Amino acid sequence: MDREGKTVSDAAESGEKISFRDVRAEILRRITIGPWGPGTLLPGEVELAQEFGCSRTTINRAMREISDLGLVDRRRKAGTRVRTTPLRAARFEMPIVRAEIERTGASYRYALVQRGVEPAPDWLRAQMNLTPKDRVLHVVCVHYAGGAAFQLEDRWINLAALPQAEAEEFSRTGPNEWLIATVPFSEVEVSFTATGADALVAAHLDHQPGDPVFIVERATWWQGAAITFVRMSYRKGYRMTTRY
Amino acid sequence: MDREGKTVSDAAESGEKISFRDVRAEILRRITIGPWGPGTLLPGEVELAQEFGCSRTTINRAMREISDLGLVDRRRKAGTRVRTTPLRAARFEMPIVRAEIERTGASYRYALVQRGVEPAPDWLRAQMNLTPKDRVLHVVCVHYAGGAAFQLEDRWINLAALPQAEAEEFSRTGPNEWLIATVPFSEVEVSFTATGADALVAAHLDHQPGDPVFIVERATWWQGAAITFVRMSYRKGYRMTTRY
DNA sequence: CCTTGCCTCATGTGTAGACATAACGTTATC
DNA sequence: GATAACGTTATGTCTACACATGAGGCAAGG
Repeated sequence: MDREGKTVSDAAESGEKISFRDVRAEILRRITIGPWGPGTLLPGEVELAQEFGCSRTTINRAMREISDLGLVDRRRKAGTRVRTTPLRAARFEMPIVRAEIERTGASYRYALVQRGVEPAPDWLRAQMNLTPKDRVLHVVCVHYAGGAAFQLEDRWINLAALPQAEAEEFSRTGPNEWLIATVPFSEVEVSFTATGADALVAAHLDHQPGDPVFIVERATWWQGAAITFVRMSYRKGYRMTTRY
Repeated sequence: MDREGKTVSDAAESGEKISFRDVRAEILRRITIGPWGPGTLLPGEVELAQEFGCSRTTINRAMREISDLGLVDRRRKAGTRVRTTPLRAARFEMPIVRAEIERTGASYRYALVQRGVEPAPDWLRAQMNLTPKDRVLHVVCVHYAGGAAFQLEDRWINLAALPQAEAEEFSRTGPNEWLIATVPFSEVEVSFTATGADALVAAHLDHQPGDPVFIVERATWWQGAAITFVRMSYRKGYRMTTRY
């Protein structure tokens, strides 16, 4: 956060305009080290605007961003209160695999492993909220980085919601890229976990069965209808990292 | 996203004020399904304000939020362009373990496993950018949910940056909560991965050595100085989930 | 032709003011 | 006394306007 090099008093002294950044930094300071510990009810926006010598709009923007960070709760009339359990939210950017691989300078290669239309298995019906008669397209493919397997993609596409998927071969590019270019989505659920490699994963990612594998699963909906569910297994040693 | 139940034309017809939500929804629609595919240069804010019949400020807020989502690039003079590879950013809320456990209704219990001041091992010196003479406090503890081990916390605190940590026992509450209440932080790096359980993890999380374990590592800095590094190992079957 | 420098324009951010909305707390009514 | 109505108040959002900032592009000069 605190990348802004000047303090509020600096800005005030020099007669410069107060930026919402200055306000944000100062309020963050007061919450983290200053007098506004967990549970504190902060002064109202009008009062703060007076104190900082800026308009309420500026205070509002600073407060809104701090609220977005998860450090305070804001309610009309009730005011702004510092959360007792600050839940710093981290942002994870999830690029498509191809971009992630090419960004590292490695060459990207794609290989289709399996493709077929199947009745949805029970766990998938539960996960995607499908009816028993819904058909799904099941695609398994591998993304390689510099010659070595990087990620195994195990994807299910709801043909009731996306019938045109049945005409796609996915022999040269992955369903990932096709989907991004083709369908919008309104809601996404992502989860991370670790499991032991099964036979499929072991075979394609060069693992021993049972080896720990980092898993990302993502379910996507559009206007209430399930579009696709994907389970991505990463090669050994993969780390997903973010800074904030 | 599309939770707003009315369209822009609805709002315009009824003579209601256009909300930045309406604008955001409509622009998202045009980007995902409408005519503004990847690479499109969007109209300027002034033009959009005219089209939507609202002020430029409202357009600006809508655009800023869409930009925060990672769907467009905005540059002064250059204008707003739809990204070719939309990198939808996901937000992960990371509450402290205690809150995470109690939220599920399970009872929380804490146990200290080990505590001592040690010279920093090489990998940690590299990770936290420490000098050879820096001393670190090493704390290992376990967080239980409803009687079963939930998370093993393996933490290192830089005593050069935080000497008062040496006086803490951490016998009743974890270093996690103490740190949150005590020190601010300016920068955080989080990473997720999967590894096989080592002896320590196996012993305290009821695993077999080599069992897949979901790992979260977090390094925290304050004004350039490393504060703490923590490696959290989760019990079998743990999933970290988020919707957006 | 290439470079340098200015002009212009799109976004970034600030101000003051107004009305909307939600919720707390009090008052009035049954 | 319980409940319903209402006024007060803090945040939410929109407007209109102004100036700042950064970058693309044109033009003058070498």
